[in-house]
This record gives sequence, C-alpha cells and structure tokens, in this order.
Amino acid sequence: METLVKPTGVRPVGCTNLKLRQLMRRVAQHYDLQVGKTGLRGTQYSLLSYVCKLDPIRPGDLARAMKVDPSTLTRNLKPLLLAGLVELAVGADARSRLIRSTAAGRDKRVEAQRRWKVAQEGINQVLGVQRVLALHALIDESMELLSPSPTGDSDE
Amino acid sequence: METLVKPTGVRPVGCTNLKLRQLMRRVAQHYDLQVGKTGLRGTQYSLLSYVCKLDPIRPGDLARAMKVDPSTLTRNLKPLLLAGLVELAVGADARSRLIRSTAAGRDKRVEAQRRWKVAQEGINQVLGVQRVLALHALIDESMELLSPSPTGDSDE
DNA sequence: ATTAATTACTTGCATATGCAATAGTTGCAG
DNA sequence: CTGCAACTATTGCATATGCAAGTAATTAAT
Repeated sequence: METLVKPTGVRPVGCTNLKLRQLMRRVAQHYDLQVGKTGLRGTQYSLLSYVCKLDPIRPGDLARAMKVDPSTLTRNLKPLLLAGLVELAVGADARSRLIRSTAAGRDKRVEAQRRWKVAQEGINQVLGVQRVLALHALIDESMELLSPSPTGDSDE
Repeated sequence: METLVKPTGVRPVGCTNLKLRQLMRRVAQHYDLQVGKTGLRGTQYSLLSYVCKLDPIRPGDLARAMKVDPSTLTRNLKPLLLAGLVELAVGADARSRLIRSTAAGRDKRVEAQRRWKVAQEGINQVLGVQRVLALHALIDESMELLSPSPTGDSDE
C-alpha cells in the first residue's frame, strides 16, 4: 500500500517564481555584458529586434507578440525613440499608431545582434547545448500551458 | 562526411534571455494573483520569507543569499519596513546593520505562505509535476554553472 | 443622430533591478 | 598616531514591469 502507480510523494521543492527570477537576473547580466557594449540593454535589443522584424506594427500588436503589458511597451519604446532607432507614425486609425524602425535602428540592430550571438554562444558553452535546448523546450511548453491565448500564440 | 559523432548542426533557436523573461513575467503574474491577496507582491513574499528564515541577518549576507544586488535589497526592504513586517537594528559593527522580522512580519509570512502554496500547486497542476521538477532541476544546474561562486553557493 | 460600449494607447502609482559613485567605518601599515 | 586600503550599506540614475484609471476615437445600439 506504499508505492502507488503514480508516486504522489514526489513534489517540487522551492518556489518556481523565485528560481525563475534568480536565473533570469543572472542570465540578463550575462547578455548585458555583451549587448551593453552597443549602448543597448538586453531588453532594448529584444524590443528593437521585434520592431525590425514586424515593422510596421501597431503598439498593441507588438505588445501581444512580446507578451508584455501595453503600458510597459509604451514606456520601453521611449529610450529607442529618443535614440532615433524607432519612430512612431500615424496609423490608419486616429487612435492607433504605427511603430517603424529607422535606418539607424536597423543598423544598430545588426550591430547588437553580433554581440547577442556572442552572449548566446557563451550561454550554450557554459550550460551546454543540450541543457539550453532542454531549457528552451521547457520554457516554450510552459508558456503554452500558461498562456490564456486560445489560438496557441506562435511567434516567429 | 555529413554526420559527425557530435551533431554540431543542432543549435538552440531563439534568445534564452527573452524566453526566460517572458516566462518569468507570466509566472510572476500567476503567483501575484494569489499572494497579492495578502497585500504582498511575490517578490516581497520571497524577501520576507528569507528574512524570517535567516533572521537576524546582515543586508549584505541576505543579498548574497538571494542573489540580488545589495542596492536592490536596500530598496526592496523599504515597503516591508514601512509595513512594519521587518525592522533594522544596529549590528556589532557601526557600519553594518541587522535585519529582523517582526511579529507582524512572521504572521504575514504564514498567511502569505498559504496563498503561495495555492499558487505553487496551481503551477504544478497546469504544467504537471514532472515538468516543474525538470524545470527546477534545470534552473538549479544553470544557476550553478553561471554562478561565479567558488564554494558552490548552496542555499537552504 | 445621440448615447453606450469598445478599442487603442497613455499616465499615475508602486515596485524591481543593477551599476557606478558615495558615505561612513574599521583595520593596518608606516 | 596617520593615512590609506578594505568593508558595508546607501543614493543617483536609468530602465523594466504591470494594474488601474484616464483619454481619445470608433463602432454599435436605439
């Protein structure tokens, strides 16, 4: 009567939230070490990349794609706007806008991408490719399971 | 000459930094849904827990234990101080201090812990225990590999 | 047409986060 | 004893983050 088919005694130890946060901070620092050389934060590089890829795009759609709150997006755009890496244009609708990358933005993105690659390869090196692959897979699955998105929000 | 013993062609796709950030945000929201009912953020709950467990402890040591920047710790303590959940005392050294939990803090921690459990079990449910276990293991290994800590910083 | 409900961003508020620089302290070398 | 190096915590600066409320514009309803 001790061992069941599904061992209910094995349960996760520790807080997933805390663990994720800690790892995220360390990883962010690692990326910033490289990407920071371009004057961009890791977050800003991600944002700039999305803009370049989806250009032109409405703020709301971009926020959805990046899975951040719209208000966060508004603010995160500011440094990039001030730096002239992206620009806002009027949308078809008077209430909505269109975000576009500038020439400088696209250049900066290419430059930063080189640094990003170094950082990513550093991660692959330190953690091992297998572990990174496993981590990515786990993250993707978890996002999917946690996402309230009905259509199965696929990026790319 | 195509297939090597170690297939170098398989490489992680996407940015580990971005993926981690996205998952972290979603997970944080999930926890905050429960823990927020106590008036504490998830982060604050983590901090309060650490204080209660390690009480009394110096700021620097706590920051190291939680793997956050000392300056971050200083500021994150403020809401808890104002709420009377923790308190600062003078340390043996005139330059250092001692953080202690108050009675109210310990009570609040117990209360929040109940909520936390609900949130954590929600995660276990949605992601599945096996996946959470795998995720935790992967995070722990990654932290270890990325940590500049020579002695192998083990918490708990 | 006037109003109500919706949509699309933006702002106010309150943390969370880290780096660089700073302010006291302490210990030690000279 | 002085004076400088090492230690401990905090502040200045700049983002990152989300919720709730607010604003403007569109569409739907009556």
